[in-house]
Amino acid sequence: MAKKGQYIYEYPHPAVTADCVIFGYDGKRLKVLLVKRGQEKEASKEAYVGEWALPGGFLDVDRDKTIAYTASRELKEETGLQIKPSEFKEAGTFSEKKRDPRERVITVAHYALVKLSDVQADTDAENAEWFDFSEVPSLAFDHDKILRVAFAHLKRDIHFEPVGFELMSEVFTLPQLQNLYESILEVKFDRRNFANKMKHYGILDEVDDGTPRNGTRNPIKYRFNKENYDDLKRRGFQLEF
Amino acid sequence: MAKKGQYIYEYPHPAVTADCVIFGYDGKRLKVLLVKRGQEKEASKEAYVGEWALPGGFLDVDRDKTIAYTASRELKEETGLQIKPSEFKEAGTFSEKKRDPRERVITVAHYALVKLSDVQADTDAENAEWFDFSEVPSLAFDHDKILRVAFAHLKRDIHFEPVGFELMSEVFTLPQLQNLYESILEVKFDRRNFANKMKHYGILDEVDDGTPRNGTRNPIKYRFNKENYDDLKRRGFQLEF
DNA sequence: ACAAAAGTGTTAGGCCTACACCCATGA
DNA sequence: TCATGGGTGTAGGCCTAACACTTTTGT
Repeated sequence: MAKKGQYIYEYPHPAVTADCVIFGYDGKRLKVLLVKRGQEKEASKEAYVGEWALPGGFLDVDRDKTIAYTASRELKEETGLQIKPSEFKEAGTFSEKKRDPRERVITVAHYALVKLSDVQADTDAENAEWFDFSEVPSLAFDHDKILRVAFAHLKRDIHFEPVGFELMSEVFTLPQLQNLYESILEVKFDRRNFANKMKHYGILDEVDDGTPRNGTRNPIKYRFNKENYDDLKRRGFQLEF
Repeated sequence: MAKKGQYIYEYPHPAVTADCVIFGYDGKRLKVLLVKRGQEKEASKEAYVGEWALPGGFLDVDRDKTIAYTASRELKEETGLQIKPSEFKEAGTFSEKKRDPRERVITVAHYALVKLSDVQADTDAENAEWFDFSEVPSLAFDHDKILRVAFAHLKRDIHFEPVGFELMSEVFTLPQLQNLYESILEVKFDRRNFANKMKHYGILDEVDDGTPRNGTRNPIKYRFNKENYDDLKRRGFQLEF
Protein backbone atom coordinates (compact mmCIF):
# COMPACT_ATOMS: atom_id res chain seq x y z
CA MET A 1 0.00 0.00 0.00
CA ALA A 2 1.20 3.50 -0.75
CA LYS A 3 2.57 5.48 2.15
CA LYS A 4 0.08 7.41 4.18
CA GLY A 5 0.53 11.14 3.86
CA GLN A 6 -0.92 14.15 2.15
CA TYR A 7 -1.89 13.88 -1.48
CA ILE A 8 -3.17 17.06 -3.02
CA TYR A 9 -5.17 17.50 -6.23
CA GLU A 10 -6.73 20.49 -7.95
CA TYR A 11 -10.04 18.68 -8.37
CA PRO A 12 -11.71 16.10 -6.16
CA HIS A 13 -10.75 12.52 -6.95
CA PRO A 14 -12.67 9.41 -6.03
CA ALA A 15 -11.12 6.41 -4.38
CA VAL A 16 -11.05 3.36 -6.63
CA THR A 17 -11.37 -0.24 -5.54
CA ALA A 18 -11.49 -3.64 -7.17
CA ASP A 19 -13.92 -6.24 -5.84
CA CYS A 20 -13.76 -9.93 -6.64
CA VAL A 21 -16.53 -12.40 -7.26
CA ILE A 22 -14.87 -15.79 -7.14
CA PHE A 23 -16.99 -18.66 -8.41
CA GLY A 24 -16.25 -22.26 -7.60
CA TYR A 25 -18.05 -25.56 -7.99
CA ASP A 26 -17.85 -28.51 -5.66
CA GLY A 27 -19.46 -31.02 -7.97
CA LYS A 28 -22.87 -30.28 -6.53
CA ARG A 29 -23.36 -26.58 -6.11
CA LEU A 30 -22.10 -23.31 -7.40
CA LYS A 31 -20.07 -21.50 -4.73
CA VAL A 32 -18.87 -17.99 -4.02
CA LEU A 33 -15.97 -16.88 -1.87
CA LEU A 34 -16.74 -14.23 0.75
CA VAL A 35 -14.78 -12.51 3.50
CA LYS A 36 -15.87 -11.23 6.85
CA ARG A 37 -15.18 -7.55 7.19
CA GLY A 38 -13.26 -6.00 10.04
CA GLN A 39 -10.37 -8.40 10.36
CA GLU A 40 -7.99 -6.11 8.50
CA LYS A 41 -5.32 -4.17 10.26
CA GLU A 42 -5.82 -1.07 8.17
CA ALA A 43 -7.71 1.55 10.11
CA SER A 44 -9.22 3.06 7.00
CA LYS A 45 -11.43 0.05 6.44
CA GLU A 46 -13.79 0.32 9.31
CA ALA A 47 -17.10 0.23 7.42
CA TYR A 48 -19.57 -2.67 7.71
CA VAL A 49 -17.49 -4.44 10.36
CA GLY A 50 -18.54 -8.03 10.94
CA GLU A 51 -20.56 -8.34 7.76
CA TRP A 52 -19.85 -10.61 4.83
CA ALA A 53 -18.51 -8.98 1.70
CA LEU A 54 -16.74 -9.67 -1.55
CA PRO A 55 -12.97 -9.69 -1.27
CA GLY A 56 -11.42 -6.54 -2.64
CA GLY A 57 -9.71 -3.30 -1.80
CA PHE A 58 -8.17 -0.05 -2.90
CA LEU A 59 -6.17 0.54 -6.01
CA ASP A 60 -2.54 1.21 -5.17
CA VAL A 61 -1.93 4.09 -7.53
CA ASP A 62 1.83 3.70 -7.47
CA ARG A 63 2.13 -0.05 -7.69
CA ASP A 64 -0.88 -1.65 -9.36
CA LYS A 65 -0.23 -1.81 -13.08
CA THR A 66 -3.93 -2.13 -13.81
CA ILE A 67 -7.05 -2.49 -11.74
CA ALA A 68 -6.90 -6.23 -12.36
CA TYR A 69 -3.65 -6.25 -10.39
CA THR A 70 -5.53 -4.67 -7.53
CA ALA A 71 -8.09 -7.44 -7.68
CA SER A 72 -5.39 -10.10 -7.72
CA ARG A 73 -3.38 -8.56 -4.91
CA GLU A 74 -6.32 -7.90 -2.61
CA LEU A 75 -7.76 -11.35 -3.15
CA LYS A 76 -4.45 -12.88 -2.16
CA GLU A 77 -4.16 -10.67 0.92
CA GLU A 78 -7.66 -11.30 2.14
CA THR A 79 -8.24 -14.94 1.29
CA GLY A 80 -4.87 -16.46 0.47
CA LEU A 81 -6.12 -17.33 -2.99
CA GLN A 82 -3.80 -16.57 -5.91
CA ILE A 83 -5.40 -15.61 -9.21
CA LYS A 84 -3.50 -13.91 -11.98
CA PRO A 85 -4.70 -10.48 -13.09
CA SER A 86 -5.25 -11.80 -16.61
CA GLU A 87 -7.60 -14.46 -15.31
CA PHE A 88 -10.13 -11.93 -14.10
CA LYS A 89 -12.97 -10.64 -16.19
CA GLU A 90 -14.81 -7.45 -15.53
CA ALA A 91 -18.45 -7.39 -14.55
CA GLY A 92 -18.84 -3.63 -14.50
CA THR A 93 -18.22 -0.46 -12.59
CA PHE A 94 -20.27 0.56 -9.58
CA SER A 95 -20.18 4.22 -8.86
CA GLU A 96 -23.30 5.33 -7.00
CA LYS A 97 -22.51 8.31 -4.88
CA LYS A 98 -23.39 6.85 -1.49
CA ARG A 99 -22.36 3.27 -2.04
CA ASP A 100 -19.58 3.76 0.51
CA PRO A 101 -20.41 5.87 3.54
CA ARG A 102 -16.86 7.15 3.99
CA GLU A 103 -16.02 8.86 0.76
CA ARG A 104 -16.78 8.57 -2.93
CA VAL A 105 -15.57 5.12 -3.89
CA ILE A 106 -15.88 3.65 -7.35
CA THR A 107 -15.40 -0.05 -7.62
CA VAL A 108 -14.59 -2.19 -10.61
CA ALA A 109 -16.18 -5.59 -10.18
CA HIS A 110 -14.05 -8.53 -11.26
CA TYR A 111 -14.98 -12.16 -11.45
CA ALA A 112 -13.05 -15.36 -11.90
CA LEU A 113 -13.69 -19.08 -11.96
CA VAL A 114 -11.62 -21.54 -9.99
CA LYS A 115 -11.44 -25.26 -9.53
CA LEU A 116 -12.57 -25.59 -5.97
CA SER A 117 -10.66 -28.84 -5.63
CA ASP A 118 -7.40 -27.05 -6.43
CA VAL A 119 -7.77 -24.12 -4.14
CA GLN A 120 -9.78 -25.11 -1.14
CA ALA A 121 -6.61 -25.85 0.79
CA ASP A 122 -5.07 -22.50 -0.12
CA THR A 123 -7.98 -20.56 1.17
CA ASP A 124 -7.34 -18.83 4.42
CA ALA A 125 -10.18 -20.14 6.53
CA GLU A 126 -9.70 -17.44 9.11
CA ASN A 127 -11.21 -14.66 7.05
CA ALA A 128 -12.73 -16.34 4.05
CA GLU A 129 -15.50 -18.80 3.48
CA TRP A 130 -17.12 -20.50 0.50
CA PHE A 131 -20.89 -20.07 0.38
CA ASP A 132 -23.46 -21.84 -1.73
CA PHE A 133 -24.43 -19.33 -4.35
CA SER A 134 -28.08 -19.85 -3.53
CA GLU A 135 -27.50 -19.24 0.16
CA VAL A 136 -25.39 -16.13 0.19
CA PRO A 137 -26.32 -13.86 3.09
CA SER A 138 -26.99 -10.18 2.70
CA LEU A 139 -23.68 -8.45 1.95
CA ALA A 140 -21.94 -5.21 2.85
CA PHE A 141 -22.07 -2.13 0.58
CA ASP A 142 -23.79 -2.86 -2.72
CA HIS A 143 -22.12 -6.22 -2.97
CA ASP A 144 -25.43 -8.04 -3.37
CA LYS A 145 -25.95 -6.15 -6.57
CA ILE A 146 -22.39 -6.75 -7.73
CA LEU A 147 -22.83 -10.46 -7.13
CA ARG A 148 -26.02 -10.55 -9.18
CA VAL A 149 -24.39 -8.71 -12.04
CA ALA A 150 -21.35 -10.98 -12.01
CA PHE A 151 -23.62 -14.02 -12.08
CA ALA A 152 -25.46 -12.58 -15.07
CA HIS A 153 -22.11 -12.26 -16.82
CA LEU A 154 -21.27 -15.85 -16.02
CA LYS A 155 -24.62 -16.91 -17.41
CA ARG A 156 -23.88 -15.13 -20.64
CA ASP A 157 -20.28 -16.32 -20.87
CA ILE A 158 -21.30 -19.92 -20.72
CA HIS A 159 -22.70 -19.65 -24.23
CA PHE A 160 -19.35 -18.72 -25.66
CA GLU A 161 -16.75 -20.20 -23.40
CA PRO A 162 -15.81 -23.46 -21.82
CA VAL A 163 -16.87 -22.39 -18.41
CA GLY A 164 -16.64 -26.01 -17.43
CA PHE A 165 -12.89 -26.09 -18.04
CA GLU A 166 -12.33 -23.56 -15.36
CA LEU A 167 -14.83 -24.66 -12.76
CA MET A 168 -14.77 -28.45 -12.90
CA SER A 169 -12.04 -30.39 -11.20
CA GLU A 170 -9.54 -32.05 -13.52
CA VAL A 171 -11.55 -35.23 -13.72
CA PHE A 172 -15.30 -35.13 -13.54
CA THR A 173 -18.47 -36.96 -14.45
CA LEU A 174 -21.15 -36.02 -16.93
CA PRO A 175 -23.82 -35.63 -14.27
CA GLN A 176 -21.56 -33.17 -12.47
CA LEU A 177 -21.01 -31.17 -15.62
CA GLN A 178 -24.71 -31.17 -16.37
CA ASN A 179 -25.47 -30.04 -12.86
CA LEU A 180 -23.05 -27.14 -13.28
CA TYR A 181 -24.75 -26.00 -16.47
CA GLU A 182 -28.11 -26.33 -14.81
CA SER A 183 -26.95 -24.31 -11.80
CA ILE A 184 -25.68 -21.49 -13.94
CA LEU A 185 -28.44 -21.39 -16.51
CA GLU A 186 -31.14 -22.14 -13.95
CA VAL A 187 -32.84 -24.74 -16.11
CA LYS A 188 -33.03 -28.53 -16.32
CA PHE A 189 -31.80 -30.64 -19.22
CA ASP A 190 -32.61 -34.10 -20.44
CA ARG A 191 -29.76 -36.36 -19.39
CA ARG A 192 -29.47 -38.13 -22.75
CA ASN A 193 -29.58 -34.99 -24.83
CA PHE A 194 -26.99 -33.32 -22.68
CA ALA A 195 -24.65 -36.27 -22.99
CA ASN A 196 -25.14 -36.54 -26.77
CA LYS A 197 -24.45 -32.91 -27.32
CA MET A 198 -21.37 -32.78 -25.12
CA LYS A 199 -19.89 -35.87 -26.70
CA HIS A 200 -20.63 -34.47 -30.11
CA TYR A 201 -18.45 -31.45 -29.49
CA GLY A 202 -15.53 -33.81 -29.06
CA ILE A 203 -14.10 -31.92 -26.14
CA LEU A 204 -14.44 -34.71 -23.60
CA ASP A 205 -11.94 -37.52 -23.16
CA GLU A 206 -12.96 -40.57 -21.23
CA VAL A 207 -10.63 -41.27 -18.31
CA ASP A 208 -9.90 -44.84 -17.32
CA ASP A 209 -8.86 -44.62 -13.71
CA GLY A 210 -9.07 -48.32 -13.08
CA THR A 211 -12.28 -48.28 -11.05
CA PRO A 212 -14.41 -51.07 -12.46
CA ARG A 213 -17.12 -49.98 -14.83
CA ASN A 214 -19.41 -52.36 -13.03
CA GLY A 215 -22.71 -52.18 -14.80
CA THR A 216 -23.84 -48.62 -14.57
CA ARG A 217 -23.48 -47.39 -11.04
CA ASN A 218 -20.61 -45.03 -10.49
CA PRO A 219 -20.28 -42.62 -13.34
CA ILE A 220 -17.77 -42.57 -16.16
CA LYS A 221 -15.05 -40.03 -15.61
CA TYR A 222 -14.02 -37.46 -18.17
CA ARG A 223 -11.36 -34.89 -18.73
CA PHE A 224 -11.57 -31.85 -21.04
CA ASN A 225 -9.65 -32.04 -24.28
CA LYS A 226 -8.14 -28.62 -24.49
CA GLU A 227 -6.78 -28.94 -28.03
CA ASN A 228 -10.12 -29.85 -29.53
CA TYR A 229 -11.75 -27.09 -27.61
CA ASP A 230 -9.28 -24.49 -28.81
CA ASP A 231 -9.77 -25.75 -32.32
CA LEU A 232 -13.51 -25.32 -32.08
CA LYS A 233 -13.14 -21.89 -30.61
CA ARG A 234 -10.80 -20.73 -33.33
CA ARG A 235 -13.31 -21.70 -35.95
CA GLY A 236 -15.90 -19.72 -34.07
CA PHE A 237 -18.61 -21.66 -32.37
CA GLN A 238 -21.25 -21.28 -29.81
CA LEU A 239 -22.30 -23.69 -27.13
CA GLU A 240 -26.01 -24.13 -27.65
CA PHE A 241 -28.12 -24.74 -24.60
CA MET B 1 -17.23 20.86 -12.97
CA ALA B 2 -16.21 21.01 -9.34
CA LYS B 3 -14.43 24.11 -8.16
CA LYS B 4 -10.71 24.19 -8.58
CA GLY B 5 -8.88 24.19 -5.30
CA GLN B 6 -6.97 21.95 -2.98
CA TYR B 7 -8.28 18.48 -2.32
CA ILE B 8 -6.30 16.48 0.16
CA TYR B 9 -6.33 12.71 0.71
CA GLU B 10 -4.38 10.37 2.94
CA TYR B 11 -3.63 8.03 0.06
CA PRO B 12 -3.09 8.77 -3.62
CA HIS B 13 -6.25 8.76 -5.70
CA PRO B 14 -6.52 8.32 -9.45
CA ALA B 15 -8.53 10.61 -11.67
CA VAL B 16 -11.53 8.87 -13.21
CA THR B 17 -13.00 9.57 -16.63
CA ALA B 18 -15.80 8.22 -18.78
CA ASP B 19 -15.23 7.79 -22.51
CA CYS B 20 -17.99 7.29 -25.04
CA VAL B 21 -18.08 5.12 -28.12
CA ILE B 22 -21.15 6.23 -30.05
CA PHE B 23 -22.18 3.95 -32.88
CA GLY B 24 -24.46 5.06 -35.66
CA TYR B 25 -25.55 3.68 -39.02
CA ASP B 26 -26.38 5.67 -42.10
CA GLY B 27 -28.02 2.87 -44.04
CA LYS B 28 -24.73 1.92 -45.64
CA ARG B 29 -21.95 1.95 -43.10
CA LEU B 30 -21.35 1.67 -39.42
CA LYS B 31 -20.22 5.01 -38.00
CA VAL B 32 -18.46 6.28 -34.89
CA LEU B 33 -18.55 9.74 -33.39
CA LEU B 34 -15.17 11.34 -32.63
CA VAL B 35 -14.01 14.70 -31.35
CA LYS B 36 -10.91 16.67 -32.10
CA ARG B 37 -8.91 17.36 -28.98
CA GLY B 38 -7.77 20.74 -27.86
CA GLN B 39 -10.89 22.77 -28.48
CA GLU B 40 -11.86 22.73 -24.80
CA LYS B 41 -11.47 25.73 -22.63
CA GLU B 42 -10.28 23.76 -19.63
CA ALA B 43 -6.57 24.14 -19.18
CA SER B 44 -6.22 20.74 -17.57
CA LYS B 45 -6.96 18.98 -20.85
CA GLU B 46 -3.90 19.77 -22.83
CA ALA B 47 -2.81 16.28 -23.84
CA TYR B 48 -2.92 15.04 -27.45
CA VAL B 49 -4.03 18.41 -28.81
CA GLY B 50 -5.27 18.27 -32.38
CA GLU B 51 -5.76 14.51 -32.43
CA TRP B 52 -9.03 12.65 -32.80
CA ALA B 53 -10.38 10.98 -29.69
CA LEU B 54 -13.48 9.49 -28.18
CA PRO B 55 -15.71 12.01 -26.47
CA GLY B 56 -15.40 11.85 -22.70
CA GLY B 57 -14.10 13.55 -19.61
CA PHE B 58 -13.60 13.61 -15.91
CA LEU B 59 -16.01 12.37 -13.29
CA ASP B 60 -17.42 15.25 -11.33
CA VAL B 61 -17.20 13.76 -7.87
CA ASP B 62 -19.74 16.10 -6.37
CA ARG B 63 -22.34 16.13 -9.11
CA ASP B 64 -22.26 12.97 -11.22
CA LYS B 65 -24.57 10.43 -9.67
CA THR B 66 -22.81 7.59 -11.43
CA ILE B 67 -20.08 7.32 -14.00
CA ALA B 68 -22.77 6.94 -16.66
CA TYR B 69 -23.85 10.48 -15.83
CA THR B 70 -20.33 11.59 -16.55
CA ALA B 71 -20.49 9.92 -19.93
CA SER B 72 -23.83 11.54 -20.71
CA ARG B 73 -22.77 14.99 -19.56
CA GLU B 74 -19.43 15.00 -21.33
CA LEU B 75 -20.91 13.72 -24.54
CA LYS B 76 -23.43 16.54 -24.52
CA GLU B 77 -20.76 19.11 -23.76
CA GLU B 78 -18.37 17.95 -26.42
CA THR B 79 -20.66 16.94 -29.26
CA GLY B 80 -24.09 18.36 -28.52
CA LEU B 81 -25.53 14.87 -28.54
CA GLN B 82 -27.91 13.98 -25.73
CA ILE B 83 -27.93 10.39 -24.52
CA LYS B 84 -29.43 9.33 -21.20
CA PRO B 85 -27.10 7.72 -18.67
CA SER B 86 -29.28 4.61 -18.68
CA GLU B 87 -28.80 4.20 -22.42
CA PHE B 88 -25.09 3.60 -22.10
CA LYS B 89 -23.55 0.21 -21.69
CA GLU B 90 -20.11 -0.41 -20.29
CA ALA B 91 -17.34 -1.84 -22.40
CA GLY B 92 -14.76 -2.07 -19.64
CA THR B 93 -12.28 -0.20 -17.52
CA PHE B 94 -8.92 0.92 -18.83
CA SER B 95 -6.39 1.52 -16.14
CA GLU B 96 -2.85 1.08 -17.48
CA LYS B 97 -0.49 3.23 -15.52
CA LYS B 98 0.82 5.35 -18.38
CA ARG B 99 -2.30 5.58 -20.50
CA ASP B 100 -2.48 9.29 -19.72
CA PRO B 101 0.83 11.15 -19.56
CA ARG B 102 -0.40 13.69 -17.01
CA GLU B 103 -1.46 11.64 -14.03
CA ARG B 104 -2.98 8.28 -13.26
CA VAL B 105 -6.30 8.26 -15.04
CA ILE B 106 -8.69 5.36 -15.08
CA THR B 107 -11.39 5.45 -17.67
CA VAL B 108 -14.64 3.59 -17.85
CA ALA B 109 -15.53 2.99 -21.49
CA HIS B 110 -19.19 3.43 -22.37
CA TYR B 111 -20.93 2.75 -25.62
CA ALA B 112 -24.32 3.57 -27.05
CA LEU B 113 -26.21 3.15 -30.29
CA VAL B 114 -28.08 5.98 -31.95
CA LYS B 115 -30.24 6.46 -34.99
CA LEU B 116 -28.03 8.60 -37.11
CA SER B 117 -31.05 10.04 -38.85
CA ASP B 118 -32.38 11.38 -35.57
CA VAL B 119 -29.24 12.96 -34.27
CA GLN B 120 -27.14 14.11 -37.15
CA ALA B 121 -28.66 17.58 -36.89
CA ASP B 122 -27.98 17.80 -33.16
CA THR B 123 -24.33 17.03 -33.53
CA ASP B 124 -22.12 20.01 -33.05
CA ALA B 125 -20.11 19.94 -36.24
CA GLU B 126 -17.50 22.28 -34.82
CA ASN B 127 -15.85 19.72 -32.59
CA ALA B 128 -17.37 16.42 -33.55
CA GLU B 129 -17.43 14.28 -36.64
CA TRP B 130 -18.91 10.96 -37.68
CA PHE B 131 -16.35 8.55 -39.15
CA ASP B 132 -16.87 5.34 -41.02
CA PHE B 133 -15.97 2.66 -38.54
CA SER B 134 -13.61 1.08 -41.03
CA GLU B 135 -11.81 4.36 -41.63
CA VAL B 136 -11.21 5.64 -38.15
CA PRO B 137 -7.83 7.34 -37.87
CA SER B 138 -5.34 6.59 -35.16
CA LEU B 139 -6.70 8.00 -31.89
CA ALA B 140 -5.38 9.78 -28.81
CA PHE B 141 -4.50 7.87 -25.61
CA ASP B 142 -5.49 4.21 -25.80
CA HIS B 143 -8.71 5.06 -27.55
CA ASP B 144 -7.95 2.73 -30.45
CA LYS B 145 -8.03 -0.12 -28.02
CA ILE B 146 -11.18 1.13 -26.34
CA LEU B 147 -12.88 1.36 -29.70
CA ARG B 148 -11.93 -2.21 -30.57
CA VAL B 149 -13.21 -3.48 -27.27
CA ALA B 150 -16.49 -1.59 -27.60
CA PHE B 151 -16.96 -3.00 -31.08
CA ALA B 152 -16.38 -6.50 -29.74
CA HIS B 153 -19.13 -5.86 -27.21
CA LEU B 154 -21.47 -4.70 -29.93
CA LYS B 155 -20.68 -7.81 -31.90
CA ARG B 156 -21.60 -9.94 -28.94
CA ASP B 157 -24.70 -7.94 -28.03
CA ILE B 158 -26.19 -8.42 -31.43
CA HIS B 159 -26.81 -12.07 -30.61
CA PHE B 160 -29.03 -11.17 -27.70
CA GLU B 161 -30.47 -7.81 -28.45
CA PRO B 162 -32.33 -5.97 -31.14
CA VAL B 163 -29.35 -3.90 -32.08
CA GLY B 164 -31.26 -2.98 -35.18
CA PHE B 165 -33.94 -1.19 -33.18
CA GLU B 166 -31.47 1.28 -31.91
CA LEU B 167 -29.34 1.83 -34.97
CA MET B 168 -31.77 1.76 -37.87
CA SER B 169 -33.87 4.76 -38.68
CA GLU B 170 -37.57 4.42 -37.91
CA VAL B 171 -38.36 3.04 -41.34
CA PHE B 172 -35.87 0.93 -43.19
CA THR B 173 -35.43 -1.72 -45.84
CA LEU B 174 -34.34 -5.31 -45.49
CA PRO B 175 -31.14 -4.78 -47.47
CA GLN B 176 -30.21 -1.99 -45.09
CA LEU B 177 -30.84 -4.18 -42.07
CA GLN B 178 -28.86 -7.00 -43.60
CA ASN B 179 -26.00 -4.66 -44.37
CA LEU B 180 -25.94 -3.56 -40.74
CA TYR B 181 -25.71 -7.12 -39.51
CA GLU B 182 -22.99 -7.82 -42.01
CA SER B 183 -21.05 -4.75 -40.95
CA ILE B 184 -21.15 -5.68 -37.31
CA LEU B 185 -20.58 -9.38 -37.64
CA GLU B 186 -18.11 -9.00 -40.50
CA VAL B 187 -19.68 -11.73 -42.60
CA LYS B 188 -21.96 -11.98 -45.62
CA PHE B 189 -25.41 -13.54 -45.63
CA ASP B 190 -27.61 -14.98 -48.30
CA ARG B 191 -30.31 -12.43 -49.12
CA ARG B 192 -33.18 -14.92 -49.12
CA ASN B 193 -32.16 -16.64 -45.93
CA PHE B 194 -31.75 -13.38 -44.11
CA ALA B 195 -35.19 -12.21 -45.18
CA ASN B 196 -36.84 -15.52 -44.26
CA LYS B 197 -35.29 -15.56 -40.83
CA MET B 198 -36.10 -11.97 -40.02
CA LYS B 199 -39.69 -12.32 -41.13
CA HIS B 200 -39.99 -15.51 -39.15
CA TYR B 201 -39.21 -13.70 -35.91
CA GLY B 202 -42.30 -11.59 -36.52
CA ILE B 203 -40.64 -8.41 -35.38
CA LEU B 204 -40.93 -6.58 -38.70
CA ASP B 205 -44.03 -4.72 -39.86
CA GLU B 206 -44.35 -3.79 -43.48
CA VAL B 207 -44.84 -0.08 -43.95
CA ASP B 208 -47.05 1.16 -46.75
CA ASP B 209 -45.86 4.66 -47.39
CA GLY B 210 -47.75 5.02 -50.63
CA THR B 211 -44.79 4.71 -52.98
CA PRO B 212 -45.89 2.26 -55.64
CA ARG B 213 -44.60 -1.27 -55.23
CA ASN B 214 -43.89 -1.22 -58.90
CA GLY B 215 -42.55 -4.60 -59.70
CA THR B 216 -39.50 -5.03 -57.55
CA ARG B 217 -37.28 -2.02 -57.81
CA ASN B 218 -37.29 0.18 -54.76
CA PRO B 219 -37.28 -1.93 -51.64
CA ILE B 220 -40.14 -2.66 -49.29
CA LYS B 221 -40.02 -0.59 -46.14
CA TYR B 222 -40.30 -1.99 -42.66
CA ARG B 223 -40.65 -0.85 -39.12
CA PHE B 224 -39.77 -2.82 -36.00
CA ASN B 225 -42.63 -4.23 -34.01
CA LYS B 226 -41.59 -3.52 -30.46
CA GLU B 227 -44.34 -5.51 -28.77
CA ASN B 228 -43.50 -8.72 -30.56
CA TYR B 229 -39.85 -8.19 -29.86
CA ASP B 230 -40.40 -7.64 -26.15
CA ASP B 231 -42.55 -10.74 -26.11
CA LEU B 232 -39.82 -12.80 -27.66
CA LYS B 233 -37.24 -11.39 -25.30
CA ARG B 234 -39.32 -12.15 -22.25
CA ARG B 235 -39.58 -15.77 -23.28
CA GLY B 236 -35.84 -15.84 -23.68
CA PHE B 237 -34.46 -16.12 -27.16
CA GLN B 238 -31.34 -15.66 -29.11
CA LEU B 239 -30.91 -14.14 -32.52
CA GLU B 240 -29.08 -16.78 -34.48
CA PHE B 241 -26.64 -15.62 -37.08
C1' DA C 1 -37.53 -54.73 -2.09
C1' DC C 2 -37.61 -50.21 -3.22
C1' DA C 3 -35.75 -45.73 -4.38
C1' DA C 4 -32.11 -43.25 -6.52
C1' DA C 5 -28.47 -42.69 -9.78
C1' DA C 6 -26.62 -43.49 -14.25
C1' DG C 7 -26.11 -45.34 -18.81
C1' DT C 8 -27.99 -45.78 -23.52
C1' DG C 9 -30.58 -44.88 -29.01
C1' DT C 10 -34.20 -43.52 -32.06
C1' DT C 11 -37.52 -40.77 -34.31
C1' DA C 12 -40.01 -36.73 -35.85
C1' DG C 13 -40.01 -32.12 -36.72
C1' DG C 14 -37.99 -27.76 -37.31
C1' DC C 15 -34.39 -24.85 -38.68
C1' DC C 16 -30.44 -23.77 -41.54
C1' DT C 17 -28.26 -23.73 -45.87
C1' DA C 18 -27.68 -23.64 -50.52
C1' DC C 19 -29.29 -22.38 -54.70
C1' DA C 20 -31.63 -19.64 -59.74
C1' DC C 21 -34.65 -16.78 -62.03
C1' DC C 22 -37.33 -12.72 -62.96
C1' DC C 23 -38.34 -7.78 -63.00
C1' DA C 24 -37.42 -2.87 -63.00
C1' DT C 25 -34.53 0.87 -63.11
C1' DG C 26 -30.67 3.84 -64.30
C1' DA C 27 -26.55 4.33 -66.91
C1' DT D 1 -29.01 -3.07 -73.61
C1' DC D 2 -26.54 -4.20 -69.89
C1' DA D 3 -25.39 -4.06 -65.09
C1' DT D 4 -27.27 -3.52 -60.63
C1' DG D 5 -30.34 -4.18 -57.02
C1' DG D 6 -34.11 -6.41 -55.17
C1' DG D 7 -37.80 -9.74 -54.64
C1' DT D 8 -39.20 -14.69 -54.10
C1' DG D 9 -39.54 -20.58 -52.70
C1' DT D 10 -37.90 -25.19 -52.16
C1' DA D 11 -35.42 -29.40 -51.01
C1' DG D 12 -31.93 -31.83 -48.29
C1' DG D 13 -29.44 -32.35 -44.28
C1' DC D 14 -28.45 -31.58 -39.68
C1' DC D 15 -29.46 -30.62 -35.16
C1' DT D 16 -32.86 -30.52 -31.35
C1' DA D 17 -36.19 -32.30 -28.45
C1' DA D 18 -38.82 -35.78 -26.70
C1' DC D 19 -39.09 -40.09 -24.88
C1' DA D 20 -38.44 -45.56 -21.61
C1' DC D 21 -36.03 -49.17 -19.88
C1' DT D 22 -32.26 -51.51 -17.59
C1' DT D 23 -28.63 -52.00 -14.14
C1' DT D 24 -26.60 -51.32 -9.74
C1' DT D 25 -26.10 -49.79 -5.26
C1' DG D 26 -27.48 -48.16 -0.77
C1' DT D 27 -31.10 -48.20 2.64
